[in-house]
Amino acid sequence: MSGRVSYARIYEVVKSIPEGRVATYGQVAALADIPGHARQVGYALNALPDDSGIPWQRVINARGEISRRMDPQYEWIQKTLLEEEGVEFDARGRVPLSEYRWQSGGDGGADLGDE
DNA sequence: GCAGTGACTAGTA
DNA sequence: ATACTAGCCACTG
Repeated sequence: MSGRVSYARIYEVVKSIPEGRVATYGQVAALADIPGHARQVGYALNALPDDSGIPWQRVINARGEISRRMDPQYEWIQKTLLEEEGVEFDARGRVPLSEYRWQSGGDGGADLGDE
């Protein structure tokens, strides 16, 4: 593969994000078995074609807002797509991570009850 | 192999 | 609360 990081693994994690939920780059990286490589996650999504079927719009930065891309128009696209899924933005145009942050695992949330 | 770049994050002022 | 800095590491030329 082109790089050491398995892009497929990143895409798998992003695809597993349930609708109406969002995850941070750092969270996706950790779930992709590459903790700390949040930047690489964004890079992988950048190489992702629009028709890949990957819900890249569900990935946002740790602040809960949409990261700036080369083309600012994508900001609006991502925001619209999330709203279509039921994600609500606050007056600041940010997503309340405490409410929409995806809890990995579906593990039944054994202990993620809290935050 | 070096330099520049970037859809990040955490820390500091 | 915002603004700036440094660290991070993989991809491209």
